[in-house]
Amino acid sequence: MDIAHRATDQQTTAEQRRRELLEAADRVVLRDGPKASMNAIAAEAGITKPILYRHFGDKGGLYRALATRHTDALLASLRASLDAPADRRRRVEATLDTYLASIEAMPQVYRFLMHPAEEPHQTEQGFDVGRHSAPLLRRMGEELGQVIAERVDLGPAADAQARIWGHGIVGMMHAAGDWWLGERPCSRADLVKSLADLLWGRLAAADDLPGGPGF
Amino acid sequence: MDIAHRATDQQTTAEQRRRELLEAADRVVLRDGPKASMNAIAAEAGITKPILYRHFGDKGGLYRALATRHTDALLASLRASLDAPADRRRRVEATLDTYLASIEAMPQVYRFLMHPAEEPHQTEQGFDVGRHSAPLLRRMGEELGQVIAERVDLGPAADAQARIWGHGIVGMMHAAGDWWLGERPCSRADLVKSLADLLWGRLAAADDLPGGPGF
DNA sequence: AGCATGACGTTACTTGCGGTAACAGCAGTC
DNA sequence: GACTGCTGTTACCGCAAGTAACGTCATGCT
Repeated sequence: MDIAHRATDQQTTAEQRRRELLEAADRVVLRDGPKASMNAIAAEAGITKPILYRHFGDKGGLYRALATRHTDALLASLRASLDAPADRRRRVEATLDTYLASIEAMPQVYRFLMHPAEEPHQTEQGFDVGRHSAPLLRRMGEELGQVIAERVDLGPAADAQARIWGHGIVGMMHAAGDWWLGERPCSRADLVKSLADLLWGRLAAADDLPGGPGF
Repeated sequence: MDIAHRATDQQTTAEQRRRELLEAADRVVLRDGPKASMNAIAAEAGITKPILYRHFGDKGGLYRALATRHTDALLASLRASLDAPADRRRRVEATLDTYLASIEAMPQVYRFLMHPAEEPHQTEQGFDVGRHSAPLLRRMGEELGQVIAERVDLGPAADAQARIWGHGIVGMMHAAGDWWLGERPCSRADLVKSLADLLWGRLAAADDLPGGPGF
């Protein structure tokens, strides 16, 4: 066998093994939650711990690999909604609905993505400040900010504005979705409409109620 | 000594001891981050582990007590901004600024509040879905929703709408603030103004840029 | 006085997890 | 046949959460 062929063979088998391990890890994490142990994952994959560590370095590496897979999948479906041919309001509603439908359909995946394995990652004085959100939120915020910057005319300082709005809107969607998922106070469609209304300035347009200063 | 007096004495000394322990825990958590060990906290307080466990049950109990203190303090200052005598836009900006100034001034406290100690808390199928946000976010969302419901005229279904908006606005503030704290892409005042603009419907009002469908 | 209660405090232990040697089998290569 | 490099194992270390068992000292009851 040619040395190049051998190298690629090894690489492909290694990648395939990695995929198998990731799928096993997925099953365990979705069953046991974020506190799934490396032993349990190894057992599910039919092997023992050191092999996991050879493939992923440490627990953070495994969890990052898992999270990346799911995050990519979710972002892809969000991009599809964001690129649908319709007016802005409809696209915003479609994107919100896609996100909410996803977390509703796979709450365990959602939980896992929002609870990243926090590596020590010490810097300077004790630990790093900032960077507390899940990577999924950051990526969604950045991508939405880019989309806004590309498509919406915001005048001067448009880029900064667009990024702020991207992260802000994503945070709004996330927090409202999280609360909704826990309490289910209304239908998904109601939630989508209310959030879109919020972005459409209905808060600013509403009148005060009598008795005291309005919010 | 009367038995009643004795009981109250014991109670007050116990409460005082508890406060001392909480202050020691605060110092350690703010120094070492959320991964502070019970041993370290006990050492800082000049005692040993079992006493901590007698007072707080488990690590989650200690962390919950700590978080409640800080959350109460932050909520109090937010309420002050929310109740200031000014028009709605100014109050919104003041509240955003108060929040951002707080997390900017005490990022370690902020980090701790957003990374609650996740108890096992197993329910039904493996683990509970929903409830992934920090309690601070939930409380802020609920309180803001209540304020909106009390003061803004939203017509029918106002209560549901107000709660959705409360959680959504809090999430927007949180995500944008978290990103801003990590990257510092602009001044605090700029961020406040951009977020208020977002809530005031400037996204809906903006024109499309040429070339492709607008967001 | 003598004794019981109960909080404060300790040392020493168990359990479980992340992570790491150190070693064994089994291709294919020179 | 020795060498390399992968797969896999067992057995261990370090460390943190949480607990058991014990000692001590002030207080109140009899």
